[in-house]
Amino acid sequence: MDANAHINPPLKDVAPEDLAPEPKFMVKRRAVILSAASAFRRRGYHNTSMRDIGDILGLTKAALYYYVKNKEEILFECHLMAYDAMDDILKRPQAPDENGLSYLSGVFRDFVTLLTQSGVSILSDVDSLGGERQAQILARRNQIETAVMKAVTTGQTDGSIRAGDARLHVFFFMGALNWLNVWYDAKGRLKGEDIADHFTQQLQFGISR
Amino acid sequence: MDANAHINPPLKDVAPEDLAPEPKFMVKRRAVILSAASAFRRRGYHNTSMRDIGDILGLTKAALYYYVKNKEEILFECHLMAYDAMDDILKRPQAPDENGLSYLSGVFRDFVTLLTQSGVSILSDVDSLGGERQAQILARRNQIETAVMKAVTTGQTDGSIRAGDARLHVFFFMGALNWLNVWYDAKGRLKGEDIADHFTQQLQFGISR
DNA sequence: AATAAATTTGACTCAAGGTTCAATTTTTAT
DNA sequence: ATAAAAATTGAACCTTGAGTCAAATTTATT
Repeated sequence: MDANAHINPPLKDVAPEDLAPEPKFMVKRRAVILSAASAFRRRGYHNTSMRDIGDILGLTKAALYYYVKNKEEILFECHLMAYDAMDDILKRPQAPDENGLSYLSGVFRDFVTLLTQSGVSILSDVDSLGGERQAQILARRNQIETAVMKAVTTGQTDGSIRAGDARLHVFFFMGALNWLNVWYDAKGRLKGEDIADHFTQQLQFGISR
Repeated sequence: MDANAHINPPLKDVAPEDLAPEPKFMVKRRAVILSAASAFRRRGYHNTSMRDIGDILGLTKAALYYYVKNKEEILFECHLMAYDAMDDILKRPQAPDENGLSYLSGVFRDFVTLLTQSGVSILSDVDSLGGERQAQILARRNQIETAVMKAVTTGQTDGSIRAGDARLHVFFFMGALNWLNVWYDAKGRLKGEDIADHFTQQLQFGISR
């Protein structure tokens, strides 16, 4: 029923004056999710055990269950975290004179920066989620794809983007994003900023007219 | 030791005259691999049980072990199959007057066609392979990336491809390829041929100068 | 038809890893 | 200092799915 009951931090007594949202619990919970996200990205969901996740933070796997209902919930939250961040990026204010291509470039650049600078990663293993959660995540992903596609058609209307099937335009450069997620190593020689520059340029040349 | 001993079809007696390689066994073995590849691509390696794989061919999971040593070997062969096909494509003869961009476009188009028309799929789960096999697959992948990068630098030398970090050029459009593998549905409205056309064009615009 | 080889199966074993929980340690509040 | 709440743990439990194997069935051979 109330699948999210446990995310409420255990409060001794609901002191009405102290409305500052009790951070301790949530902060550590978020740390658990982020550690897991990083491990999932590198080794994959099923190749990462609860033990592995705990080890990163110096915890026993049993301790994780104080912050999280089960492993699947961690995966779910990883997905949510990524899509929340992407939603925020899509809210970028569009200058009235800005054309579709320019807006799209900015969004894409921010996507790349998100994946290289923050610990957030796009996970592709949506099949390991059970029915309800899986549906929710697929809906979110679809919503993002739709927003990006809309930006493309806008650009096609204002003449800044080449004609052609918008979905194919989008899938092409969104693929670059997902793949980036797989090979990018924060400690490697390629710096996030450079990748963002290069990718944004390649996106522009690829679809501008 | 001889990890591949079992792929030799059980021959009653090595009749020296009959050199036509006994197909029966190998044909069905290949069918097992391909069925698994398709399931792995859609649901992921760990979300696909031996039972699932057997079901596709109307077999019991126990029967699969007649054709294959273990599940990991299936994954390994899936990877090999994809990389073998990609190696073949890279062997494409290069007309003496053909520039780097043109060669690369042809290769890329064939890659797209491979993924949409044949049952072959690029699997990304290389972490589920044990040490030796994993190393082998990573080497193969690296070898292909190197070949594609070489094509890019050739194109940069002959003036057909924009300057810039060759690795970034490559990762961008190879991402499209890997992502294609995730979303493409043979029964969907997008036809493989159209995707190949569009993607090849987007590749060209993206990196030509 | 009889026999041998090839193929398939049902029933079982086994290990890995996710999950639970009562008990313990650490932190916070009085 | 003491008590209550929060955080963590070790040891068990349990489910899932990979892998084994002797026996049964199907296919090829003489």
